[in-house]
Amino acid sequence: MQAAVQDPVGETRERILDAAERLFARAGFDGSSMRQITQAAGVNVAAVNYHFGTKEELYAQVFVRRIVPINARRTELLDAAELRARTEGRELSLHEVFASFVRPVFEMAERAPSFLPLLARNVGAPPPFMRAVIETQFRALVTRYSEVLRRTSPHLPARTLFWRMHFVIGATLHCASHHFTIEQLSSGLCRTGDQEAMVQHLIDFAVAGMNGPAPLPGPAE
Amino acid sequence: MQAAVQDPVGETRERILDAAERLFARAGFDGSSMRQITQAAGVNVAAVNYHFGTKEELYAQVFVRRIVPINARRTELLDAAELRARTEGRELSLHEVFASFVRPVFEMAERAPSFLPLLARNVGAPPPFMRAVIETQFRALVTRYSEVLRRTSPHLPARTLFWRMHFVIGATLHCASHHFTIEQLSSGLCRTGDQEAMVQHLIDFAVAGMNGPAPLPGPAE
DNA sequence: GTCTATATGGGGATAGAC
DNA sequence: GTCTATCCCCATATAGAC
Repeated sequence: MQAAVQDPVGETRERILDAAERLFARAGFDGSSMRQITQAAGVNVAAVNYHFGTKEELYAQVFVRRIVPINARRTELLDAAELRARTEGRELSLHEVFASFVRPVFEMAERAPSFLPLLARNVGAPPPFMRAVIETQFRALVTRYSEVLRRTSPHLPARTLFWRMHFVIGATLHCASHHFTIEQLSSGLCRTGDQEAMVQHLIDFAVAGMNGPAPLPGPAE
Repeated sequence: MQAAVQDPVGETRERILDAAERLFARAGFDGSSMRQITQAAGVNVAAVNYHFGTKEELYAQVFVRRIVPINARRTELLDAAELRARTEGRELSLHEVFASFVRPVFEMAERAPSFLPLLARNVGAPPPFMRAVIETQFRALVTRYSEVLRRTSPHLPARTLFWRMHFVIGATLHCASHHFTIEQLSSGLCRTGDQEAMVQHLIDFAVAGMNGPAPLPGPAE
């Protein structure tokens, strides 16, 4: 089952999504015009409105197309790890938890490298119309992970646990965006292209950070 | 020494910077127009071009106005901590290092709350013309911190140390942006308005993460 | 489904009076 | 230093032919 050879690769709809993903990742929603997108996709301007209705809907679809399989994969890896732990009669390890959270993001990066900066953008500074989409895509996932973490780290108060989970998210997104600061300011020592090394470092850091001692109860607690 | 009462607060230039900071933080460079900014500032459109030349230059000045004192304060706190450690005949602690890095950001937030999302935007997804500005503002700081960390954490390879430093930066920025996900997805358990608690949690996490064991040397290392 | 042409509005920047 | 008026360009979206 192959696409016709003389056709530009892919259906119109997919070509628009691909081009939009690249441009939105580089320049954001407001910084990318429909004209740029359709030109990069090799389609007509009107095609976007035909297939997606509005520019906002296009942006949302670009995001959803990638985040749905990423979050599904996270759940899948977490399920598998829980099953494995139960079979071996032990508790789930933090390393497994964070591996299931971090890996799918960077697996996706190999197929769709420009999605990562877009993900960082959408969690760090989403256009207002995206908030509902983010909530929909992440609510169940966050609930699931916070329950799992309560079991792996029973010594931590719920609030501390939530904070640390957010710190891990922050660290992950910072890497995910391939940000030039990392390579530039580390003078080439950290190569964001070396995904496997980056993932290993990130998971180790997350485990160590989460395993830190519980905070002393302060006066305001 | 008081400002005249019937005058709108502050000089024109400062009023423009304040309004621009608020709008750029909320909607980014491309998402904020000069017309919106000047209207919010209560000044004429042409005033921006008179005082700043271009919109890009305005954006850069908004950023520089805040980041210069933040980074100066970081250096100041780090100097003070080094002096204290030397006087007491001990090594600088990781806690002191990260406190000097994190605190100034949140101190600034009390005077200029909308700067924080702007900072996150500028490190996570800066407009292209800002890269040179970022490089200028952070190069010396990163060098300084990486030297300090080499002394506090001599068991870590330089590369690991750099990665972990970037993870801390990522976690800090994620909090700094007050991102709605934190409050929303933690169902109100984490309140980003409670700066002191947030800072404490963040520093503890950073220390624990940095203190994690060195990675086993892999095949590709 | 795909195109051309266009409607309609907003953008940044500036000229030149005051 | 500050204003009004305006230049010129580009944006999204749609109408209607093919």
